[in-house]
Amino acid sequence: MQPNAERLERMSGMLKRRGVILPAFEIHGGAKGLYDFGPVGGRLRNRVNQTWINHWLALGNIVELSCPTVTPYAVLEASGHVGEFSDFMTVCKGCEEASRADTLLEDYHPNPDALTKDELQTLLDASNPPCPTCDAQDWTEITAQNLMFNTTIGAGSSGRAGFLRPETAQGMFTSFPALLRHNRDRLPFGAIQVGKGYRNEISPRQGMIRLREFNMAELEYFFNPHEDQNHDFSPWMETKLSLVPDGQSVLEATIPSALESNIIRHSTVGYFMAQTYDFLVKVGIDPARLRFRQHEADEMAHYASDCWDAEILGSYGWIECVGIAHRGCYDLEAHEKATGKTLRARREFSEPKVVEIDGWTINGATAGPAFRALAGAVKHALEALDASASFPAKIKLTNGELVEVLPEHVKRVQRTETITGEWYIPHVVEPAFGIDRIIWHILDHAYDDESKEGDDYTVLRLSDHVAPVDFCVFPLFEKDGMGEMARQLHRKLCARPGLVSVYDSSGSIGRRYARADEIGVPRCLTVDHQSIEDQTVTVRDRDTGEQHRVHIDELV
RNA sequence: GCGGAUAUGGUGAAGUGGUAUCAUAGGAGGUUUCCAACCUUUUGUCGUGGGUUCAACUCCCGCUAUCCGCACCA
Repeated sequence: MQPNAERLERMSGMLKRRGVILPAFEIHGGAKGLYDFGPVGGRLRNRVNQTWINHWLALGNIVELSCPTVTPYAVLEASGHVGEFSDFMTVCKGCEEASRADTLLEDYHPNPDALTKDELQTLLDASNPPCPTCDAQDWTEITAQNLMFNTTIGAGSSGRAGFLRPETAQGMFTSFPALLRHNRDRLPFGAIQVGKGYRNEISPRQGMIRLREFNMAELEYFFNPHEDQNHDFSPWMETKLSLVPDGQSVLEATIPSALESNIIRHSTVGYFMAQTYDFLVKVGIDPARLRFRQHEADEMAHYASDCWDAEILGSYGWIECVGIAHRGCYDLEAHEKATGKTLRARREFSEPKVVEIDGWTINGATAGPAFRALAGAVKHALEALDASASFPAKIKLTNGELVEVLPEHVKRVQRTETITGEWYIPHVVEPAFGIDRIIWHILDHAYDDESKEGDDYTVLRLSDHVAPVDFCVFPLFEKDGMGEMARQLHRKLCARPGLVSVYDSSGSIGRRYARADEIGVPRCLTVDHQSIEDQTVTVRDRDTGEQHRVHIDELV
């Protein structure tokens, strides 16, 4: 543990010194749980994000969204976050002491913890309990406090309550009608979003691991639960992953075999586990320090029916960096209920269903005047009866009222309906990536300060996909035209979209290689005397130190 | 939120009731034909706010941040 802690200190120092990751707002004293990606880290973060986006767009049925971080209260109330993430507070106007509303109302309700904000407010207004501190009975309006950042959308009395989003997912669920239309009503499809999320953590810890503002990248994959997804697992037939099934010890298995033995319960979850494995390895996570752990039933989030975390082993132990959750129809159904809007897709049956309808309904001309306001409820009750019913009869309505229905109020209904399909709520599998945690582990796995025969020498062995700088350009000496030629080459490289080059002419050549290695530049280009003669430069590889000459036209 | 430790140039450290030392890094110049070489020169520091004192980086108190447990959270 001790050498590990020292390595962690050296690494954090380097990350700060070289502008990869720094405490935010440090000149003002800093702020807990908030970090800057500096001049090097900014590029790294961008490349991880872009690699992530490209990884999913390659599937062919994925679109990218960007939704607001400021989110109205109602959205997160519908999703369950207000209930799950918040405590409801009210402040005594007598002594300014804040109390939890559900605690105050324990004497007035069997389970106030389960109430919504509005229900608590109603109950608080009705019961008006005394303040436990000063016995006053005068409370402010209930506000939600806790893990989500509260904000007000708009000014003054016209402002609406809102939050900074705790996850990007809800915007993708609320955009479902637009997504479905874009995909011309055909499932499956996915939506991805990369962006910031916010959680007002009580106690952020462990550097980048628990942040108050963090980068997340989420994919919502919508599919028809009645249909086999037929995922192509052929690329992963031989790839063994470390799996930790619910409450059991670790085992090595391929995804297809784990699906076969029902350790992974759903093929779409398994498919995204495999894709997630590929992504993490692509950006430089060591497969030997990667495992997938299944959530036990009691730790499952409120929306999930099965969940696997990708955990990565680093300086802080095994840390969950990706959650792959089967959310079922939870979210779309929740937003449907809250809004009354339809968030469904249509599926046609392979054979139309022919349904014999044989029962009763009201005769509007007579039942309408007879039952007036109750006519709708009577119709509903009658249609639930089967064909054998006879009239007159006493019918119980849903509101408990008993009405007498006479033969002239009713009509027989006998017809045949052909039903060609139905509307259903799509199911969702959600791989959710904590980008900051992944970046931390990319750095952790890439950081090597024990090479070069025991001497302290630091190399960041980053994957080419995410290295923040592609090339360093060095003149061997800044004279005889070498400096000028190197500068020109540097500018040419920088002019290429997406390419980053750094020019460095100070110090010995060895020192400059060392500086480049420290931030993980994969290749250094050195202009020497021969370059002036024949327009070639040496290309030096970060990991092997090997050099070969290349004509500059091949580079740009 | 509770308990413990810590805070000195960019980084890593030393030190004292009388405004600070070293290494390394950075800039400029020189030297050098490819892996942190060398020479000259230069920049830059006591987390923050109070208190005690003639004088506080040093002693005391608060705050902020960092690290480690516990709790919380996914």
